[in-house]
Amino acid sequence: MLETRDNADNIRNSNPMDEARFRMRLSEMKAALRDKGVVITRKRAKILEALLASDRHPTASEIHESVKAFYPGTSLATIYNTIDILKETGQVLEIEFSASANRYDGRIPVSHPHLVCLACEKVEDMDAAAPNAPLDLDRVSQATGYDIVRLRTDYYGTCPDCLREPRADAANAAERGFA
Amino acid sequence: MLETRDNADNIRNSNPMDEARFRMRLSEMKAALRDKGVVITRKRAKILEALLASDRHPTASEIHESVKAFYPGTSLATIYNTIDILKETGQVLEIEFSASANRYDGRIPVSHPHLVCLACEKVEDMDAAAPNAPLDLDRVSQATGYDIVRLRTDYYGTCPDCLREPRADAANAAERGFA
DNA sequence: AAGCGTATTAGAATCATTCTAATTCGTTAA
DNA sequence: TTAACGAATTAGAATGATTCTAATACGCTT
Repeated sequence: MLETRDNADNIRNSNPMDEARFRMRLSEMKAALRDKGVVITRKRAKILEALLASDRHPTASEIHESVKAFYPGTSLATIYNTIDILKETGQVLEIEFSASANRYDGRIPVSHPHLVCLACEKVEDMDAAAPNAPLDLDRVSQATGYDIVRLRTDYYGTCPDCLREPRADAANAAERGFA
Repeated sequence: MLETRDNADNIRNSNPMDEARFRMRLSEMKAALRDKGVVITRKRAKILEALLASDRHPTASEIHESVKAFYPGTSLATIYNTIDILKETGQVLEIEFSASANRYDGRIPVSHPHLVCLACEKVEDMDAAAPNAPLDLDRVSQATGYDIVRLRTDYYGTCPDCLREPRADAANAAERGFA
């Protein structure tokens, strides 16, 4: 019943994105924007890349920082504008937090479970292949009379890194009620 | 395969709280506060009652309004203070939103699924008996190496009422990206 | 090279929540 | 009954993410 370390690593943090997948998602996103009549400027392209570049589920201001490395004059408003368009086209998943900045998932823009560390605030994907099967949207729609369009399934706790070496900040973040 | 209307109502909005359960939860909450050395003032008692009185998962300012009906001078800070203590003692579940106010569940203060209407912003409990079985916390802890302490499972969509008679506000709220 | 519509900008505005410092309340002990 | 102390409460300021606004810049098309 006990899992090995390897096993655990296998289930969380599941998808190191290879070059091919990166390019494929990037084209998808661009296509979706173009279909909307939106022009893909250089800044917008960088925003899309920033969304795909790390598995960290970046915040708007983290994206802002990456883009500014290439185009220093870029404003935060542009990041938010572009994210809005991506949301409208279903090309990004917004993971909302009230006590800290929202995070964005451009790699897998549809409902899937996350692991949220209350100490270091990181958000990891949980492998969809893990035996976690919340009801699918159609079944819930039928059962409830709602028209369900998405699902949020997030597990909150302390990640293995923070369990091993708790930081000064860690307790702090948890106490502030981050979730 | 199609559900009847009654069936749907049965699954959502599951727990009209009777007098007995109300009083029991209220004592539980008070006991938890007292154990912490916190004194149950009249205002705090009203806050607890407001948390249990409706199945609407009230916001801090909705609670504020109810309490002010009895104690007009009450400040919002007091509501937040008391909610904080309740969170520390595990006596309330905070349902976070970034685009609107957080909502609080004092009736069932542990992880359970919700239905969130993107149009009218209501949050209903989904009957835990519905065949929705996300992994339990222990299993996820073992599988991931995290110390998982809570789970968020929320379904987002449009509720039957809003599907039937869409309001002026409704589209608006959805567009604002409420979630 | 002109004109037009979209993209972008800086900064102001918003809103929930938290913080701060002062005041009031409740309880206990004289 | 009162003094005194700590906890509860307060009004209002501060914070921080996000959204809005109105002006400017950019990139196409002709």
